[in-house]
Amino acid sequence: MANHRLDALDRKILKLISADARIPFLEVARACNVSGAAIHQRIQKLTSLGILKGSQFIIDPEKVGYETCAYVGLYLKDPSEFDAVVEKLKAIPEVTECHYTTGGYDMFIKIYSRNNHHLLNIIHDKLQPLGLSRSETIVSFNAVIDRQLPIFDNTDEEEDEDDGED
Amino acid sequence: MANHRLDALDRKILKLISADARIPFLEVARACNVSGAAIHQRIQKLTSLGILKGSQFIIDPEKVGYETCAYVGLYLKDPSEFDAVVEKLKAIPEVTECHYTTGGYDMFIKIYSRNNHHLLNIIHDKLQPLGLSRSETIVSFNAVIDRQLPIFDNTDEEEDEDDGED
DNA sequence: ATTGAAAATGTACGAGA
DNA sequence: TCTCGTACATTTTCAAT
Repeated sequence: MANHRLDALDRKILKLISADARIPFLEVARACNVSGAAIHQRIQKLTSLGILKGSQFIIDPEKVGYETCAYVGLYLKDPSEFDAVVEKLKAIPEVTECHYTTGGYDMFIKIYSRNNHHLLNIIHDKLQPLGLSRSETIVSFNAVIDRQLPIFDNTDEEEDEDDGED
Repeated sequence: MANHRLDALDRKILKLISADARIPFLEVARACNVSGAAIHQRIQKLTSLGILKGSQFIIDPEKVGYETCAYVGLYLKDPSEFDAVVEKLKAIPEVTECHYTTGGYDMFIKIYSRNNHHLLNIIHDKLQPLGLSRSETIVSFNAVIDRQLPIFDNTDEEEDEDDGED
C-alpha cells in the first residue's frame, strides 16, 4: 500500500529531478534515452500517485538569518492534547518539523531560530504555554550532512542487501 | 556576515520559488510586477550569494518504501574521531542528516529506513562499527509537520518582535 | 530593471507498437 | 497502456538600453 512499483525509468527520473527541480525535462529525456513527452507523462503519473509532492528551492537558513537549529523533545502535561498542540505548533513558523514519537518524548520538533537567545525565547514564550511538563533541547552547531533520501535501484521488491535481512 | 540584505523583491521571490521550484520565472515576475529578466537576475544573484542552494523535487519517503524515520543520538567512544565518523556516515545513504551537537549527544543523525527491522539493522551493522559507545533512538511514528523555513518580511534588520528581544 | 529577440523548453495531440 | 513525434505556446536567456 505504501509503495508503488517503480521501474528503472521512474527511478532514473526521480534521481535526476530530486537533485535539481529546474532541470529541463528534455535533458532528463536525453539522459534516459526517451522522448520529452515520456518524461512529462511519467512525472505527471508520479505526481498523481503522490510520490512526487511538489518541488522547492533550497534556501540556506543561515544566509537568511537563522543561525541556530535545534531539536526539542516535548513532554506534554496532558498527552491527550496532542492534536491541539500540533495545531498550535503549526502557527509557529520557526517550527519546521513535528514528529509523533514514543519512548523518549511525547513529541519531537525541529526549530530554526536566529540565535541561541531567540531559541530560548521561542521555547519559553511559545512552547511552554502549550502545556509542557518538560522539554529537552538539542542544539545543532553544525549540520555536516543534510540531504535527501536517495532513490535506490530497488525500492520495494528485493531486500537482498544486508539492510533488510534478518 | 551570515546574512545579506534582502529587499522586499528578494523575499517575495524566495517565498514563491521555495514553495514551487518549477514555477515559471515569468509568473514570478507577474506576481511581483517586474520583468522576467529581473527575476532571472535576482535568482542568479541569490544563487551566487549562496542563499539559494539549488532545488529539488520532494519525494514522499513512504511512497518509495521508507516507512520509518528515526533520529539517533550518538556517543562516540573517541570524540576526536568525529570527522572520520562523519565521512563514514556520508557513505550510508539512509542517513540524511548529521548534526554536531553538544550537551546531549556527540552527534545527532536522521535516518530513513524501510521498517523498524531495517532500522535496527542499520544501527547494529552500520552505526555501531563506527565506534559508538552508546546510542539513543527516537522513532518518528508520524511526521505531522514537515515544511521549509518560511521567509519573513524582515530577515535581519529589525528584531522588534518579541522573538529577538532581550 | 527594462526591453526585445533568439534559442530552448513545456505541453498537448494524434499515431503506433 | 505506454511511448513517440510533431506543433505551437511559453519560457529562458542574453544582449543593449
